[in-house]
Amino acid sequence: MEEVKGFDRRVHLINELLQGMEFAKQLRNQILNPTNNSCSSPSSNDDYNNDQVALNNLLLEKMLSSFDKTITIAKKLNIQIPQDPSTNNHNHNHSYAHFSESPHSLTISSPNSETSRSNFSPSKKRKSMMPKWTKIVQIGNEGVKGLEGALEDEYSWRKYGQKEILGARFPRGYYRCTHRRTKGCAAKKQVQRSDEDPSIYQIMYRGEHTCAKGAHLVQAQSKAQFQPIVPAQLKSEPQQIPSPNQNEIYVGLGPEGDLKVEPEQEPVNYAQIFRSFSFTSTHLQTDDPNENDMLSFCPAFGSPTTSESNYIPVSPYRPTDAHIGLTVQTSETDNNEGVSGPNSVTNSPVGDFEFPIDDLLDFNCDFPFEL
DNA sequence: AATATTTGACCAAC
DNA sequence: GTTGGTCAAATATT
Repeated sequence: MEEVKGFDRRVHLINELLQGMEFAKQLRNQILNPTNNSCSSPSSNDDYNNDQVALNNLLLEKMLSSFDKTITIAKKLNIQIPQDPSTNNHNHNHSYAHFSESPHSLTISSPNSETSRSNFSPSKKRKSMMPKWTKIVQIGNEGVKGLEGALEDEYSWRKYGQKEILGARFPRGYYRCTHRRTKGCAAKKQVQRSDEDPSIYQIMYRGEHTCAKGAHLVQAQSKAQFQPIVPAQLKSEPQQIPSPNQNEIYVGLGPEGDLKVEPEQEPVNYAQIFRSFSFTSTHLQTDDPNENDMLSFCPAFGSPTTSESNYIPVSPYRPTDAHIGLTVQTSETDNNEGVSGPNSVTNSPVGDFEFPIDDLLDFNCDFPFEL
């Protein structure tokens, strides 16, 4: 269950980064617009200044706390942290994150580091070099599309397996592109329903479609995509989940190396959704050895090219203001299908992936959270 | 008949 | 030995 833990930690890491960013934004607002946050007119200038300073200090403390937690999580993820982060000027020491062969071990190191390489072992049959991407879909209570609508995308998929996953209440469905035989399309996806919040589905994409996008048959596939997720005992109550209005988030390992969290439409309650996967943020703040059982999802991966038609129409490789961009792409060998589809991802070394950590931090600026 | 889904078995990776 | 991913025969659907 290492992968489960790893995914959970990454989600929590994102959470902490987002919190830190939010505190930073508050601090910025406080600095730029000090009077806005003053509850009432100060009785004196001294009191007013003291309040301002106290508030600023509080926000700073919160920021530091968030970043501290982030570092803690990063360490758990085997991310290599510079020995003394407080003295390390990352503006000059460009840091990189690696997803090394261990599918979910994110490593941050200097470009000269050989760490990620040294851990790389020749891929075996079931390891894939395909890009991985995960989409988190939350099924809401409104809308007219139906559950299958929430889970479908512009590609047609054929189910080829279903598996009970250890520690997960719901089985995992395995799909491959319908055009695998005719066009050699190697794209696959897995759909996993959340234990904690059954209205949340994690769709894990692997590999990119080499088939024509328009060739899909939406109707025939969409139902099947959902059904496998429903455990046998629930099939008798197909409306257990109300008609959906979905919220979707990408947590992905994308070709540009930025971890992407992509909301659909309105600001999604990221914290809530993340918690659905991470089982409250306190889990990772402790060193509780029993934390293994807190998540039932497998690692994040998926394909950026499989963004759904009901998504914000943005290039999956270029996060815009509409979504948080932090995607990390990983490459693994896949001899499995005998298909070496043209992968648009070419600039990553075999076995791991690098991206400037600075880019990772950039997404904060446009994060749609507003307190 | 063609295509899709289900599901137990198989197998590679730990 | 256990687990996750895939295969493939049986079955269901169109």
